[in-house]
Amino acid sequence: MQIYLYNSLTKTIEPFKPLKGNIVRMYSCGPTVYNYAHIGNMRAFLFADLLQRVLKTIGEFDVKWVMNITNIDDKTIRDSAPGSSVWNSEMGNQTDNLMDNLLKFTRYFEKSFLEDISKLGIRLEHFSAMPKATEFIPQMQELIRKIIKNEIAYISEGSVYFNVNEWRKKDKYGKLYKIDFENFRAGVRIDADQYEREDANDFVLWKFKKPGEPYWEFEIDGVICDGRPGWHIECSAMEKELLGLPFDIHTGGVDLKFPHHEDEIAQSKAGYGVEPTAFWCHNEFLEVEGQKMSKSLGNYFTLRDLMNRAIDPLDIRFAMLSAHYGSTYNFTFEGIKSARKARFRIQDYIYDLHDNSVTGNISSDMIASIIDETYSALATDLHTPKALAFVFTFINDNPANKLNDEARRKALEFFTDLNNIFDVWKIESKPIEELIIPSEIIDMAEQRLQAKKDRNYVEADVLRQKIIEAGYTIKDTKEGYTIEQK
RNA sequence: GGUGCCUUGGCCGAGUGGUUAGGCAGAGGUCUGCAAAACCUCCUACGUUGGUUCGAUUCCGACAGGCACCUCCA
Repeated sequence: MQIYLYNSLTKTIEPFKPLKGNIVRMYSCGPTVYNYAHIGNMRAFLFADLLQRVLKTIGEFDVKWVMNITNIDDKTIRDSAPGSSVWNSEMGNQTDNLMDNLLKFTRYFEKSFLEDISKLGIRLEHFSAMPKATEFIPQMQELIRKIIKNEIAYISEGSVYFNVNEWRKKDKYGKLYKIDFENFRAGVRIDADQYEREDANDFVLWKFKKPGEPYWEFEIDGVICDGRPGWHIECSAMEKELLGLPFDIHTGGVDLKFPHHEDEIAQSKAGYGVEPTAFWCHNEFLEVEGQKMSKSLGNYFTLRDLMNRAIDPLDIRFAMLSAHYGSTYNFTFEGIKSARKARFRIQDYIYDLHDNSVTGNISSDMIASIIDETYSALATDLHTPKALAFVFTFINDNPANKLNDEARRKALEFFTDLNNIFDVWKIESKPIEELIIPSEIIDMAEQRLQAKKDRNYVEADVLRQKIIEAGYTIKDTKEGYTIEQK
């Protein structure tokens, strides 16, 4: 099925087609590994995951998905330095080797990041590569040399800067983000004295080493520029190395449009002569209870925080997929609860589809239309809320026990395929829970059953209340009762 | 100051120039000794204000409110 995506570059929804054959090459801006990822980060990665799954399942493409890991920046340097309060014993021992500290520190948070996204149903085997910035330094240096050679960058006190004004003579700067150069930064404080830039618009490609910072050797035409890469250059170099230019889709959060992605476009074109991609896709932000998530407001949550509150990560996945990636998502605890119930309604339906003991007379005729409606919604800019609405309407109109055998089989095929995208359900028959019920609970249940037989309902209700207070739910059946853990 | 996005019923969240989104919660009902679960039914909104129109939540303008980016924050 034809996939349509909103392209930030053209601000319109466009039909998508891979540049080469049936392979989609996709690059996603990944995390900076200086801390545990928060749920706002998670939304960006879930969006990229959704996109690649829709491309595979509905677009029927092969997807080559690359997500970078930024392990060298101000924060990773700061927090891995000796005396850091963030250092913990699981990272190993700090030494006086700054590079060694940096790598130990970032490896720890990289590992925690991979654990977190795995819990959210992002499958590591779906990535074709997760490159770390520190492993592509030579490629970045090569790109910087090219840009200097093309006279779009200059060296100042050992750092290299991209000359925006020079570049504007050759190409547009402000493709993703409309920039009014007259009023640009008029109301903004500029930390100009931090670097020796010629113009406030210029951005850094390479930073000269400072005391206490790890660095890589770099000599440009006899000038010693030992130091480390700027933030934007890593993506430009790694995507070229791992995907080739131009590739098909670049994803990231809206906040990265400027300056990160804008600078990435300029750098790549100034150095390699090509823009990274023609398709830029950005996800909107997440708010918590209608407010920006921030530590000072006390509404800042990492995935680990939520799991400590006994929230199932798959409910977070489903809740986030219930909103369109292009609109602000309002995270609330009530919303997660609601999402969990909605998710289990579909899960129960899938369980029921496995139950062969009852059969009805609804034929499989309507399966084709639910597939078409749901997939069309997903194919049109990943419209998950609409797709889910179709699914709920379908299960409301077609109870599982009223489908005939063929319809049930086809419905099951549909949900199996759908779960290749959502990945929040189990495609299996309802597991028979081997519950270990404490004997005192069973005793109470037996006593209650007897009380019921004796029509002593007061006693029966007292016993039921005790069972509920002990954390179990008792349901009466014709023959007796069942006990479930709450 | 510049740039962009948003404002839908108790909550979340689609969409449309006139006709049902969907989910959660809530109400009533069937069932049950009563419950629980399940199933059935119901609850009809579109920030304010002008304009266009036979008719606007939907188009245009203004206003109000919220959010984001311009600070190596997804």
